[in-house]
Amino acid sequence: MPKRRWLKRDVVIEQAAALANEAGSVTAVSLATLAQALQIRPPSLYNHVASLEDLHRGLALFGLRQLMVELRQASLGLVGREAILATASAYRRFVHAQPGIYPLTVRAPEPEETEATALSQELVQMLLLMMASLGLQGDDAIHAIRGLRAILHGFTSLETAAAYKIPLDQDESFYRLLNAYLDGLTQ
Amino acid sequence: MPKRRWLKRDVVIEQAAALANEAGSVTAVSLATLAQALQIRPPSLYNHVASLEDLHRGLALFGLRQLMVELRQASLGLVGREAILATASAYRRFVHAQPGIYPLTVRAPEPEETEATALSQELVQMLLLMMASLGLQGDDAIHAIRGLRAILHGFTSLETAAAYKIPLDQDESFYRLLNAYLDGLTQ
DNA sequence: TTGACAAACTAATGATATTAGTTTATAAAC
DNA sequence: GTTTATAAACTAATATCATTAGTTTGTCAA
Repeated sequence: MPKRRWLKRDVVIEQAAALANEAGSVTAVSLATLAQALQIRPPSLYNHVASLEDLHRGLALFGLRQLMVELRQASLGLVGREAILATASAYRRFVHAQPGIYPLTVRAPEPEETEATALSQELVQMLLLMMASLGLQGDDAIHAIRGLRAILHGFTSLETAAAYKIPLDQDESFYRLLNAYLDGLTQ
Repeated sequence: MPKRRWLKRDVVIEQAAALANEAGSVTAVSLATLAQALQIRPPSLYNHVASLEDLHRGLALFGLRQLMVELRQASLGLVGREAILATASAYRRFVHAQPGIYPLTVRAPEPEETEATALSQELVQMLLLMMASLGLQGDDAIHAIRGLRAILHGFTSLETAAAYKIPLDQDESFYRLLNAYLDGLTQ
């Protein structure tokens, strides 16, 4: 019964993310279940996170980091519509792979969450560049980005909520939606 | 200290909806706060709802009913793009007016929730009709509906989550998104 | 070897949903 | 009008939750 000392915030958050993704929702991870998975007692978690809310903040950052890794990789070397479609696919893949923590990445970070804020800004910059390569600038580009994010978040959320019940290929629906929007934007 | 007997399930759910919408989230309504608002003790609520989950089911149906009232009214007598734009505006207005219960209306109802299922189907039928008046039928229409719902849910959710931080008119973003999509669909 | 501290622990608190068992107001039947 | 059945309130109690306070102990650096 040793008092292990190897536990780091990162390990705690990683484990929490694993539990959340297995269950498909953050609500499934309580301090009790998380502590059990880490083989410690619930109060000991407070050595690594300040509160349940702080754990969620940590999960959001953890998710945002991974999301951006995937999006950067997906868009590497691509421009215009090709870049946007590849990024959109990667976004959707991320939501499917990490259904538990994805919703946390959506909430706007507080100003003091500097890394999360930076990642959010990077995402906007990345999309702005793609819109520019489609010929959109200034306010047009901002409106276009808002629309794209609405599409990505909306489609993947409804998918996850099992709201599309008709047996018709969802990949196809996704690409049609994106292409229709991009056609409409650029015509 | 009378044992009042006027309390009905509808009243309980109405009060719960009011609390949820005031706070902007269902998570704000516990059986304790709800009981307090109704001036009864928490266990007494079990005379009207089977559980917290059942209360949420009730709230979802309550919301879905109102949403459909608004959408029917908004689209009355309109066809094609005009009908879709009016319906979309009404949808967005509903989300703004009822931020607490809107998210519950998104989850797909279980088959035994007959009225909720019927309302869901009515929504699909309504949108199918509009798509038909745009010239879309069959699978094309289904894909188009999925896209539209993704847009409506995605845009309003991101708005509510305060994810659009740049000071640029959100009405404008919404209409540009819809029009771009509809342009892309019908070209 | 020692001493400081991070990280674990136990114990306790207040909020939560929920169940069991009890009382009582009210509406219908007599 | 009195009786009675029951819906709807109640009290009491339980298990689980996040959280705080105070205590112990392993480990690393001096």
